[in-house]
Parts: sequence; structure tokens; C-alpha cells
Amino acid sequence: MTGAPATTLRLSEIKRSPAQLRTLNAALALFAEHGVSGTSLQMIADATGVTKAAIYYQFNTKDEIVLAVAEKEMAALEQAVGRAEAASSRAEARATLLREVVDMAVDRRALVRALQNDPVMVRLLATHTPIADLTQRAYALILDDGQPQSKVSAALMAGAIGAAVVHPMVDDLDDETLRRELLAAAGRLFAVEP
Amino acid sequence: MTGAPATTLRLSEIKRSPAQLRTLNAALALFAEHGVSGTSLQMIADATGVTKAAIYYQFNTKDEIVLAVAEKEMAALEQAVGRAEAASSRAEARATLLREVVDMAVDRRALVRALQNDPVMVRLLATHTPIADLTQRAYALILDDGQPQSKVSAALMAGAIGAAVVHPMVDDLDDETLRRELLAAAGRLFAVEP
Amino acid sequence: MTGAPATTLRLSEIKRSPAQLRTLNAALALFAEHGVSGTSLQMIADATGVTKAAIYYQFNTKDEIVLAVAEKEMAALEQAVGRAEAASSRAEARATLLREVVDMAVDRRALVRALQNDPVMVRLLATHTPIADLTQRAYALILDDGQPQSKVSAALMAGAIGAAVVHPMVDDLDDETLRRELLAAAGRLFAVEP
Amino acid sequence: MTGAPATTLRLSEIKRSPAQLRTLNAALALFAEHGVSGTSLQMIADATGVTKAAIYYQFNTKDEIVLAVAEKEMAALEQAVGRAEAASSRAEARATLLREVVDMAVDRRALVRALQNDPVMVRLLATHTPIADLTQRAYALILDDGQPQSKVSAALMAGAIGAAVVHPMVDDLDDETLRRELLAAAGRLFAVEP
DNA sequence: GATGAATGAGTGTTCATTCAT
DNA sequence: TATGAATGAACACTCATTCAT
Repeated sequence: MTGAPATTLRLSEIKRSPAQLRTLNAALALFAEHGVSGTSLQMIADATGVTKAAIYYQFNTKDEIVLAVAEKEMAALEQAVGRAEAASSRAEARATLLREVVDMAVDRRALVRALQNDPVMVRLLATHTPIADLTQRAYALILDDGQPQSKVSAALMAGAIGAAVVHPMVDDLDDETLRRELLAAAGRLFAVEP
Repeated sequence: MTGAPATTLRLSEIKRSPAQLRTLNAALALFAEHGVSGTSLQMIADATGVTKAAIYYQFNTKDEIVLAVAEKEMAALEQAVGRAEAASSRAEARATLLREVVDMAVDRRALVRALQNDPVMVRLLATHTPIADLTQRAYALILDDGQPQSKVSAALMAGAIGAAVVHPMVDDLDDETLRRELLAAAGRLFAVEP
Repeated sequence: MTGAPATTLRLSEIKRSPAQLRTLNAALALFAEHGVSGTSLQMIADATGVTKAAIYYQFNTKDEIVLAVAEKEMAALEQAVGRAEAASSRAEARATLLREVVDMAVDRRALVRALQNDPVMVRLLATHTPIADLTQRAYALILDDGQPQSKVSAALMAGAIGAAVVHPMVDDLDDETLRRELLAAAGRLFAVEP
Repeated sequence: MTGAPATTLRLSEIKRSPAQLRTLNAALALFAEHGVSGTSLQMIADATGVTKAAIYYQFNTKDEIVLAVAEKEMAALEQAVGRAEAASSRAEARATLLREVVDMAVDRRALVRALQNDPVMVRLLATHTPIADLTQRAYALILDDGQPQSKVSAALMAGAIGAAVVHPMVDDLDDETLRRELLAAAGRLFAVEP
């Protein structure tokens, strides 16, 4: 969309040690199941087979773990947004972003659940500029103007995709079907390809 | 829809003392803001201006409060489902339910956030038959058959409405606008009125 | 000294429950022996024969206990300062205060040790106005002008008395002897009665 | 004073590597500010810009650091005591020691605060013969006999000097003034030179 | 000489819950 | 109806210490 593609892919540059990655994976799974508040560091430590103190060697606070989980998973969104911003038209940018976001959401249901659902996560991310900025960029691609219908549609899309992939009703659907149907519904909703 | 309307309106029959209602209102607000895990009985007691022990006089456990909060707010859904079930056609039933659900969701954003987002709440409600049954009845009205597209659409609707009303992006929209736009989008999504 | 004696004896008005007083006594003894940092709430709880949580029912934080210990013991100083301020001449005021302070220090060696020695206590008291004000009033009675020799003498007196009563060398002296010798030495030091 | 001056100056013979000295300096400053209990090895490591493990390479335990800090600083006292013991009369010995101790105390306020104030330090030093012996020798020079007034005076002196140099009231006094006034007050107190 | 990674035991504090009054 | 007082278990986090590299 803009001629110059985003060159600084901050989130994807963050390097983590193998031990940290094990911690983050365990944390994500637990956050998705119990929520951030409902997940103790003891649970994370037990799930990774180390002690609480070992976790604290890797991260200074629980909040830092929460942020790191989000950063790690949002790196994919960052690249998707980057690609969409490089599209040649607004319509194409939207279509691209939508497709990629649906893919991401289906692939990372755990993150979606933890991310979109958790009050602690939401509050933390709102004050964490790298991620707040990224969300901003994503919405800028969909929000045409600022008109109510545009806002409601964007909220619907964001919410709907997120909520749909984690809804118990679709638990028995395979990823491919879910992906296809979501895109179809989204197409109907936003008239992406008229 | 069915000839015989539901005659047992369980949820709406539950009677609560004024003190209990104060507790439930405070609890709902706190659940919506901090999640169930992130809300302590102390916080609820402080918000109502009584002691923790007073809360324990009204309810036996924290789980009981969580359930009571859900029951209290879901009474409205129960009646909406009852009315929809009494409709003369499937299409009309759907349209009725959709309209009422959108109204409810907009009016009770706090509940929606707490209900649809919280792992503790979700887990608890899944094992609580009165509410599990009600959810079942609501989905039966929308799910045509069991086809994937139907499931995804229903999940999208349920998720979308829920997620949309609490999305920060629509925080500055007045209820009337939000209601109208949600219905319009839902119409596009489900082709309720062709 | 001033015609109007101090009428508001704040510190002595603070009321504590018997359980709180037990906690404060235990805490003072432990602070004197191990310092504030070296005293854990577990130690205080063990010494009072209750659980840590019971202590937390009485006081909200450890700092609050530290302050309460100081307030409780400083109530006596407050009254001594009040009496000294009511004296008819500066010299008499000084002599009165000195006598009372020596009595207090000898009677409450534990407090003196904890109070004058502990970095945590000192830092906390410096920001706690009721006690900071009281200290201020006490020093105003001794500091003639602000001249170095006056300051050094006052610091010497405050420090000396405090340090002397807790010095291991005087552990085997009975209170009466200690009191008498301290006053004699202080007389020499400050020429209170020429 | 005694014909034979002490020939073994143990404390001043202890050799430390530059890295160890950096650690000890940082530790002393922190002990003075937060007390021994309130100072963690992490704080010492941070202050010296190395890791905790590096500190453990230099010293085996935290206690060893505490002792080393005391030994390092007390070397000066050792020499002062040695010189005083070499004096030709008891009165001169006392005067010498007093002068040197005041100098030391003013020069090393940090040590004084940490040394005289800290329960951990005090307890540790009491069981550490080189330093316990040194203290013994210093007091022997001042204690005439064992009479109460002598003991109280010595405790007053030790306490007073120590307490005075670290009293917040004299924080704005320059070292020279403080030194002079302390000696004058001490002279009055002990009638060193009648 | 120094580090990265880890640990068990502890820190201050809060949790849901109980119970005599 | 409510409260004051208490509890055991858990919370996030820090402690002094160890050890292979």
C-alpha cells in the first residue's frame, strides 16, 4: 500500500534462549486454559519441569512473561501487517490482512483465547507500545474513515474471528474447514470481494 | 415455533435478598474488569461496603457467587429464548432471537465480557445444567442442521456480537448506534431477511 | 516554657487491641535483637503463638508494625516533651527533658536499640510526621541557636544516651546505677546545672 | 604504655585483590545504608557491576564479606590502639586513643554506622577473635578499674562518638568542625586534660 | 577469574474459608 | 444479619548458595 515496506520488524527480532522458549510455550498453554490470573508461576514451573526460581532467572516478573508470550506470538501478526501495508490498494490490503489474520487465528487458537479474553493481558498490552502500535496499524488498514458502520464492522471482524476460533461449538471442525468458512463469512460481512 | 412455550422459567424465578443483589452487582462489575480469578472476595466486600464474612453469609462459596451472577443476568436470555421458541417459523425465531440477543448484549456489556471471556466462568457454566440447557436451546434455534457453515456462522454470531460490544474500538459509540449497526452486520452475515 | 502546655497528645491516644499489643511487644523484642530487616513476620507470628495471617489481620504491612512499635513506645517521649515545654525557663526545660529521656532510655533499652540503630526504622520514622514532629520538638528544646557546638552537643547527647544504655559493657549494671551515672555524665557534658 | 609494643598487626596484614577491595567498598556503603540484613549479595553484585557468582568467587559466604569489611576498616583502629599502648602514661594513652578514634570515626562514618548499629555485624564480630581482642585492648586503655562511673563513661564515649558522627543533625557540618567539637565535648566528658 | 543457570528455603502478602459471637 | 478474628494454603518474588563451564 505504501511504497516503502516496513523495515523494522521489532517483535520478530527478539531472541529467547531455549529455556525461555519452553517457559513461554508452557505459559501460553496455561494462560489459554486458566487465564493469566488463574495461572501461577508454580504452575508454569511445574509444566516446564523446573523450579519457580529458575523461571525467575529467565524473567524478572510475571508481567514480563505475559508480555513475552504476547510478543512471541504477535511476531507473525507483525509480518502479516507488514505485507498488507505493502499492498497496492486499500481493498487488496484488507483482503490480504484478513486472509492472514484468519490463518493466524486458526493456527494459534491458544494465543487468541489468552490474548483476546484476558483482562490482565489486555490491560498489559494496552500500555506496551510495540504491541499497541502494531494493533493500531492493523486497524488502520481496515477502518475506512471512522464512521460507525466501519468501526462496528472492524470490531465485529476482530471479535468475530477471535471468538469464533475458540468457540466450543467449532471444536470438532478441522482447521481447513474452519479457515474456509471463516473467510466466506468474513467475505459476506465485509463484502471484501463484491 | 413449538406449540408449547416453555413453562418453567427457572432462572427468573430465583429470588435474591437486596443484600445479595448488591453483592451480585458489585461482583459482576468486578468480574468484568478483572476477571473471576482476578477478583477476590475482599474486593467484592470492599465494593459493597460490608465485610467478607457478610458475603459468606449470603453465599457459601465464591463459585456460588459466580453462578448467581450468571443466573441473574441470563434470566433475560431465558425469556428471549422462550419468546423465540414461540415464533411461528424458524426464520422468524432466528430473527427474534438475534434482535433480542443484540439488545441484551448491548445493555449488559459487563456480563458479556465476564461471561464470554472468563475461563473460570465458562468452565463453571458448562457444568451448571440450567445454564448449559439454556445455551443449548438458543443454539438449536440457529443451527439449521449441523453443517460446518452453519456452525461457523453461529459461532461467528455468538462470538462476534459478544466480542464486538466490548471492543475498545466501539467504546465511544452510543448504544443506539451500536445496536443498529450490529443488527445490520448480523443481517449481512446471516442473511436473516433475504 | 511556653505558657500553654501541649494539649494534643496524639501518640498516646492510639488504641490497640490486646492481640495487637502482644504482636507489638514481640515485634519490639525481635527488632531489638535482630533488627527490622532481620526480623520476619514468621518470627513475630511464632513469638506470639499465632499464624502469619493473624498478624496480617491486625496490621496491613510490616511497615505498619514497625511504625506502630515506634508510636507505642514514643508516647512516653511525647509526654516528657510536653512536660519540658511547660517548664518556666529554657534551662529548666532542658534539665527536665534530659532527666526524663534518660529514664526512658534506661527503661526501654529494647526500643532504643531498635529505634536508634535500625536503618529501616530510621528511614520510616523520618517520613512519619507525628514522630518526626515530636523529634523536632525535642531537639528544639536543646538546640540553643544552631551553632555547631550546640548541634554536636545535642547529637552527642541523643546518640550517647541511646548508645550507652545498650552498650554491652553496661549490661551488668543495674538500672539505678546506670541512670545516676548517665545523668552525672550528661551534666558534665552539657553543664546543665553550672 | 607497656614496654613492649604489640608486634603482630594482624588486621593490616590481610591482603585483598583489587576485585575483592571493590566488593568490600561497595558492601560497606550498602551495609551503612541498608544494614547487613537489608543488603543482599545481588545488591553488592549490582553495585560492583559483576555477577553474584563473581562475588562468590572472591568470598565463600556473606558472613565472610561482613567480617572482611570490618577487618579492612578496623586495621586503622588497630594501629591507633598500638600507638596508644606505646604511650608513656595512662592519661597520654587515653588522650592519644581518643584523638585517633575521633579522627577515624569522622573519616569513616559509613563504617561506624554499619559497625555500631548492625545486629548481624555486632554478633559476628563478638565471635571473631581478632576484632574482639582489639576492642578489648581499646577499652582496657580507657577503663580505669571497672567502677560503674568508668564503665558508663567509656560506654558514653564509645557510643557518643559513634552516634554523633552519624546523626542526621550533624550532616551539614564539615569534618573539621565536627572533629574539633567532638574532641571538646569528649574533653568535657572525660576530663582528659584537666 | 568470572559467568549462566539453577535450587530450596525463605520473604511479605493475599487467598478462600471458618466460626464463635 | 452481620462481624471480628483467625487459619492453611497459596501467591509473586528474593534469598544465600552451588556448580559446570
